[in-house]
Amino acid sequence: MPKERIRLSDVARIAGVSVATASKALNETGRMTEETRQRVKDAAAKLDFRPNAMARALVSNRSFTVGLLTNDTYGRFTLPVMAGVSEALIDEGVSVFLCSIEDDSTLGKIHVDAMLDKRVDGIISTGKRIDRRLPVDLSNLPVPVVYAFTDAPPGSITLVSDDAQGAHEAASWLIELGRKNLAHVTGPESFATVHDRASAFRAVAGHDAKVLYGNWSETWGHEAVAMLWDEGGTQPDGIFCGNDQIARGVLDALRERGVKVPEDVSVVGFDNWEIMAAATRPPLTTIDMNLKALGREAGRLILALSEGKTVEPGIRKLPCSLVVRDSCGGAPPKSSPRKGTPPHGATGMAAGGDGFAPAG
Amino acid sequence: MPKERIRLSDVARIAGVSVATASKALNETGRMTEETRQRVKDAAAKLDFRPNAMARALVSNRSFTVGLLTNDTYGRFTLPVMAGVSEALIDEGVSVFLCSIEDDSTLGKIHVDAMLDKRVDGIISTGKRIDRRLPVDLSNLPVPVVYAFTDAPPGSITLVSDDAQGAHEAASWLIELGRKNLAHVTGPESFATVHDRASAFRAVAGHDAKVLYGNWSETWGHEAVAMLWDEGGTQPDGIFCGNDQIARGVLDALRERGVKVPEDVSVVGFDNWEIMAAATRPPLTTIDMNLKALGREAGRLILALSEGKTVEPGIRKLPCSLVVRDSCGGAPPKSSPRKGTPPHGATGMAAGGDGFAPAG
DNA sequence: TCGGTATGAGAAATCGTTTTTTCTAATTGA
DNA sequence: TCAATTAGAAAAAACGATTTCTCATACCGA
Repeated sequence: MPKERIRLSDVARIAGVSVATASKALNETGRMTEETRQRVKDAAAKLDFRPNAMARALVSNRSFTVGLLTNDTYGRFTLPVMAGVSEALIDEGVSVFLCSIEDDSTLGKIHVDAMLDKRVDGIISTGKRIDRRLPVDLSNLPVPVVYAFTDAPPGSITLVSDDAQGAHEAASWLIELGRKNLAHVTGPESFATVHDRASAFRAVAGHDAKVLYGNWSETWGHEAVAMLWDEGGTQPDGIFCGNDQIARGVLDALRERGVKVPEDVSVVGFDNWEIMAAATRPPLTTIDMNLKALGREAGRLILALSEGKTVEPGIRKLPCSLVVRDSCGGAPPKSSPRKGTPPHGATGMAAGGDGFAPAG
Repeated sequence: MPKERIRLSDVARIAGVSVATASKALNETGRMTEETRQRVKDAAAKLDFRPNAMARALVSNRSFTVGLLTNDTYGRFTLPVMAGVSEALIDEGVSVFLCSIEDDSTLGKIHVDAMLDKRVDGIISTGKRIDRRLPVDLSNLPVPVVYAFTDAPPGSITLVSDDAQGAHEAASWLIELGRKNLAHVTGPESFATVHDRASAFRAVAGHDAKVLYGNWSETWGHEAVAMLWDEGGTQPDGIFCGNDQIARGVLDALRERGVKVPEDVSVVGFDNWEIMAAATRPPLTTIDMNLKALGREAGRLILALSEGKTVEPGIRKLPCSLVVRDSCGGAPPKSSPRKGTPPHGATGMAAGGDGFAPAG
């Protein structure tokens, strides 16, 4: 089972050259006859030679390895980011260590030290909450660090989703569909994103539009509907929810009281959490934060940094996009919104190019 | 920022010894005065020396790195397994490469090759379905392989959850609570686990107990209730569902038709998918597959194998455990079932020791 | 024909450890 | 007292690549 591994010296011997020449031949460096180069390549191919990354790392001082640090144990947010990172790096031969540290700073230090020992070329820090930091200090590390979907110290390189823009999309969509009376049912005020979204929502829906703060649960969605419908005042015909779970609660509550969706009321969610958004009745139109694209960009950045390129520090905001299902009615216009499923797979960048706008 | 890394030679110089001696001092090998050893340790501590894992790996032929391969991109099953693996290995200084390959065999080969290049000490293969294999050939690899929560070729080392035992737990629990008339609403017959669970269920509930096959969705849970209630025949007073989503559909449907849970009917789910099980009304009593424990065991096994120990091939089944919430009524007895939340954190092993029973 | 310059390829140094071998001095035994 | 051990530590080899030096040989112009 454990078959002998082929070394470069084996290739060299078969090709009848020195290891030095063999190395140069395979790396397209050095000078030699094209015939010699080809002979080495043939030998390497025949033997199925693959260079020992340890040896290569030792001399080149690059391990072709990066670490992804997260406290999002059950991975709603981390996994799409991870998928993007991995996708951006695998073609360069870079592999990703995933380290889940919960919220344990001791564990965090252990994992960071382990990564450093393994001479990762860079570390990407990510989390489950955009306005909180991991309980580890990543400043003054001997490797570059990129923060993705998490809060970061000033002067660092950060990627986040553009919550305000996402909220803008959602509210505008409701308006476009002819809804006049919008409400926003969202999470706790202690979340920074909750404020960002609420402001963006009000900028579109009107400054006296109702915003209800609660927690992130379905139950809260239920309660919010009860408040909106039973407490008098004009009832909304469009509801923008802070996440898909709340939206689900809202939809269930509306159905229970016989309010028709999307005929009477349109509902938009946030997160495009496939498993939730597709299971609601009707399927939920929602905002996708394009976390996979965010991960891809994080991968590209850490790669550039590890190659010694310099990257402008600051916060880069990645646009969210609207995913249209059935909870709003209306058909997607030809422009921005995407129809139906594509959750994390598509590029989902609204603007051309890489779609990032440096900011704050 | 990129501070100079300390080498062993620095430590040696400070301690006034040769690198050979320094190495031996830190590794508790070789012969020397205790005073010398201590002097080296002090120097290492003072300089905060951490050995270069690449160099170490090169000479020792162990990278202290393992790969986790999965096709479960959005990680319901993989993440708990990963958490367990990581937990079992971090104390040994072993880090984990996570490679998500979707169902793309080309991508799979690329990732496996990348891991092999990096000289991983072993590979753990896992997936989203216990009776399917990843689209990559892991036989004849130069490193050990452990299969966890996935199908595997004959003669390999495999860890799976004991679905039959889990189903047995669920059905027995319903019987213990005095339910007489059980039904099982589960997934497609094409899943091997569906059969295993159905058989175990019937062994407890009676061989003519109703089993309804469908898909894994909430919608199917709704439909199944309609079938059970509207098609005549005696209505069940206990329903065991194939997963938590189905259970959720069942609970919603029962509530909609005014059937009281748990007063009139008890419902048990499967998976203990926290986010789902806790959001149902009432919160769902369900079966936990103890995937984190499974991951831990996979980690231990791959570690043993990478240290050259031999491990008996075969399928090892890990017991599931009942997590009691409110959807069945009744109080948990003092023995096996766990009350309330602890989803993946607790050890969850029913039997003592490592709780594994080698099997077929 | 001779000095100077490409050219192709091998020799050797290097990366930072671990491990084996060698060396020196001290201790032991007869 | 002198060889034989032995303890302690240094020197050197190894791991498997990359990269820098070095060295023939061929080619060029004068």
